[in-house]
Amino acid sequence: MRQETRDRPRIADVAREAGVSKTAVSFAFNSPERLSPDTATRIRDVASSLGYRPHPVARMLTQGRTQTLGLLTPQALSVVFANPFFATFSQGVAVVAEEAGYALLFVSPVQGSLARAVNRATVDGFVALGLAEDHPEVEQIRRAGLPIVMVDSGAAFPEHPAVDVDDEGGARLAAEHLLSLGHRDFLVIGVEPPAPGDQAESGGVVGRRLEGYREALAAAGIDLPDDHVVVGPASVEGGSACLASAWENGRRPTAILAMSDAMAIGAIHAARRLGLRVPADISIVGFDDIELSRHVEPPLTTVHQPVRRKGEEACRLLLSAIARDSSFRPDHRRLETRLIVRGSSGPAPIGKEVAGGR
Amino acid sequence: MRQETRDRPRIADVAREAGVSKTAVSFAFNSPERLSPDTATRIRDVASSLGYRPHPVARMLTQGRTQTLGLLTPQALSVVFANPFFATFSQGVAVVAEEAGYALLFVSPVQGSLARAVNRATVDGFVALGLAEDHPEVEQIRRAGLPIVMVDSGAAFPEHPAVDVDDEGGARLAAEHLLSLGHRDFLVIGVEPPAPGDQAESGGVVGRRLEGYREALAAAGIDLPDDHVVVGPASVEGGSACLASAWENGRRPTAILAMSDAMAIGAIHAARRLGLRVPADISIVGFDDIELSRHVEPPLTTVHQPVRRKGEEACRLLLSAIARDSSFRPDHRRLETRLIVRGSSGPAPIGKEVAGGR
DNA sequence: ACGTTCTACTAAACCGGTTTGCTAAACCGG
DNA sequence: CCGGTTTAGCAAACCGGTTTAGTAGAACGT
Repeated sequence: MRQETRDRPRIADVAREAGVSKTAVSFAFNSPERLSPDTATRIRDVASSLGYRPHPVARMLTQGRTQTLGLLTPQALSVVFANPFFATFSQGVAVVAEEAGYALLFVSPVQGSLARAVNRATVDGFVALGLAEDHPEVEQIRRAGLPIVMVDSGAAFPEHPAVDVDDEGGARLAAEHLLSLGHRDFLVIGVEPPAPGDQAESGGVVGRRLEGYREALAAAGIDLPDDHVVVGPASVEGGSACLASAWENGRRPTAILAMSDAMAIGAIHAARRLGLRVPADISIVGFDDIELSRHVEPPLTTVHQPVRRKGEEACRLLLSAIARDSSFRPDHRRLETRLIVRGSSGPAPIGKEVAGGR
Repeated sequence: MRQETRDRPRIADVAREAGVSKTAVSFAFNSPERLSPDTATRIRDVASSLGYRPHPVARMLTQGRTQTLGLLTPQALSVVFANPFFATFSQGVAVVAEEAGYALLFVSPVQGSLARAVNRATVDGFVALGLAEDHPEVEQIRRAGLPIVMVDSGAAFPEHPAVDVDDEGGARLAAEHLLSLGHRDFLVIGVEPPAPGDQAESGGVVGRRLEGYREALAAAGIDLPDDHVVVGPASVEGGSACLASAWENGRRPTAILAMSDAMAIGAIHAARRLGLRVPADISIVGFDDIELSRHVEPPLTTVHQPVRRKGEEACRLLLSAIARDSSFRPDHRRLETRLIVRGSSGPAPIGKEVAGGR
């Protein structure tokens, strides 16, 4: 209140100084054609000599729109920005938003409350990333009359536009790839929720990928017992720890299905420390296809998902929901995944398993 | 205006429904102690049954603060989010902002105009990244009475709080390291401004690093002719291209000083394609120490800068500038850099240069 | 010369809240 | 039972703009 208003000139100051009404000043900025050319310029001159600029908040209030899009994440920004996946997604959203003249506000829990953050947020609509199931915030946003696009939320919220990725299919591709290389003994490395009880967020994605793995293995007559699935934090270190602890518990897989590239890379490191060659002794397949994966040694075989396009599509959906003021048919979009074979996967070692698949 | 207001209940609706004044409703939310306990709860009940939430913009207007911090970048968000450096920096800013209950707004040029974006931005202050020299926006912000913290702007803007990093010193360390390994023939790979004419932004950083390289080399009696400095886009591909083209032009350095890790990694790839072993035939040192550098083969020797802490410090400075409403002594902070020796640097190949340095 | 249209501008209402200043009733001590 | 304090709540002003509904005067047509 203070810093802001202390010296900042108001529209009334400009009006007085220029000897016109507030209305005239407003016109000079917003619809100059309603003023005589020289009055308009004179007003603008006075304004700029006073250092006046229309107060953006006041403007928002009267115009009823903020020209800002909210990017909603159930996790704290500290964890969100640690995730390269997120940066790429944001990039997609940002490109489209920017082009349409919208600014981007990151909305994450304020003092633990996502609801409070949503209430504070001055935006024209939300893109919600990884908000699963019946998060009450979604209903809250709907009641506020703001459009919201769900990303990676599975089939939840049919009444809102949504963008998803074929996680299940991607997982199936990864598993089938390893099966076709003759692998029969698998370890799945999964992403554990950042905070306990928070399973909602990534829960959907993790569940869908696991489902995909299971399906493909089942089709080959392979069962995946629970102790062949380990979880840890979605980081390089987390991936290392997962493989290391599984190894200690006596697991001796020839192939690893990791639900995140970071974890897969961690697993490569751990394997090396265990004296295993990748892929000669053990094959590792990741998920997401982050930039890093192309550059590690060996380059990571992984399931590519169009992360950036996901952001772009979500933003486009949101913009069109904002444009049509009536709620129109909610558009659900599902993007494809595909397998990228690089160097971290190879034939199952002979002697442990015969190279059999197909 | 429409979607927003159509069905959304206003404070007056709640007041009418509850049979009280607007004031009472406002009190029920903001200073319940001024109401009798049962009136307060009754009002809140009515409010929530109507699905009322105070309009955040109206609230901003009366309170004069937005509880939002702006992160100002002269580049488009699409290029900004492509940069891992930026994600880490944002993380630092976000952690501190979040803890203080502030949201984060990304402010980048709207239709090419940073000034317009700044005007639109409803924030309590700005952290400006890489805004060099006398960008007119800075003056504009100052006149609006908003605090701004400059990051990576060198000595420009002494009247504003600022956070910098010892780029020059870091560059010197990198060069000295290679000198001590006996290298005498250098190639510097620099970052070229994303858009021509935009040199302002990274210009400062690039200049300071180059200065550091030059100083260290000069101290060893080595001159760095202009054709031993090549520039390209700050990406892996850019780095590859730089080395490749320098090689074509007949340069045969034994050591490469790259101003960004991404470019250094690109240079490693290019070197390999040229049939050179790293570091046996050629040593490569990067700058920034991004996550990726630890994981490439060979692991990259680089100059570490505390990127995340940079973000944290900047945000803290901004918060304290917002808190004290009077402009107080602008705090300038300079963070240290340090050399991280990994596998991409080694003794100069014998025969080309004797291992000489000390 | 007179009614009509246009031009250039204004006063007041409005957006949706918060805050100030005030009042009526309840409470309280003597 | 009475003056003074406290409590609970209200009306109106305000934040800083935009927009609506007019109005005075000039230009225009006949």
